[in-house]
Amino acid sequence: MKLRIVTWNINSIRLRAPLLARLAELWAPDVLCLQETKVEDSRFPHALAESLGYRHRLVHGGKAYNGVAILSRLPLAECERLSFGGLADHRHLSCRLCGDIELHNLYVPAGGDLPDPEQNPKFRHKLELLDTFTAYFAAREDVDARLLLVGDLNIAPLAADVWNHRALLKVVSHTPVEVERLMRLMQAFRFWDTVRLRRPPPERLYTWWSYRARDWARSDRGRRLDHIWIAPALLPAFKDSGILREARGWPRPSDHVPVLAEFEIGD
DNA sequence: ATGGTAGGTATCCTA
Repeated sequence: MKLRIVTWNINSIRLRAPLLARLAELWAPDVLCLQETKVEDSRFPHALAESLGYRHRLVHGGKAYNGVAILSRLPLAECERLSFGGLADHRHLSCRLCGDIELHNLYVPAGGDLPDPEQNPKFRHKLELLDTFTAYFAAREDVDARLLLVGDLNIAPLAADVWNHRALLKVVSHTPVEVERLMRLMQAFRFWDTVRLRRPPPERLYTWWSYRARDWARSDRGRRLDHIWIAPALLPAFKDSGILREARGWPRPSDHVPVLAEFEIGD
């Protein structure tokens, strides 16, 4: 069977309900991982998700900030809401699907403006959460596990992941210290970056464009902050990936666009 | 070099 998985920082699921429907129709993901749902669990729009065919849901949100969710057409098992000592509060979900596929949906803190962990607690939090995940995956001995790590990681690792590499070296999201931390996380389980498997550098690819640009498409000053990573064991099943750039031009858009990966899963 | 917009919430925080 084909498995289509999408990650999207939706920036308020309640405000973006019509766009969620549009995405469901256009890309028909089997599993939809959302970040920045910005809604308490008790007020999550379950009826909307149900109406789009997502009968299986795992939600973890709080008032106003952060919040993650997994909407699925397939049953989810071993659902967990890990907090890692408060570092990942309302920022992480994991579950198992299609038998042995283990999915992690992660929302890494943006990290504030100043790229200095001593002076900026938000940046420190960002680095600490990345290190916590690195330790978590590095400690695992089941190196053949079929892991998927998706989400808004709030870091653009490659020079081709930002509109101007040199200009962004001092801008949080593309500083060498963050990129190095992200690479360490990637190496902890030998993850592969699915989007770059299909479209390697130097092609420029972005998944986020600031709301502050006068014309996001014309200036095209984007960054690739949203990722779908797979463990080596999932590499043979990987078929395709993509970025739904046009979603940035939808009415009242999120500043992030959906990212897709498709797999052929044996029965 | 600067400031620009958006969402949720409550008069400001985060992104």
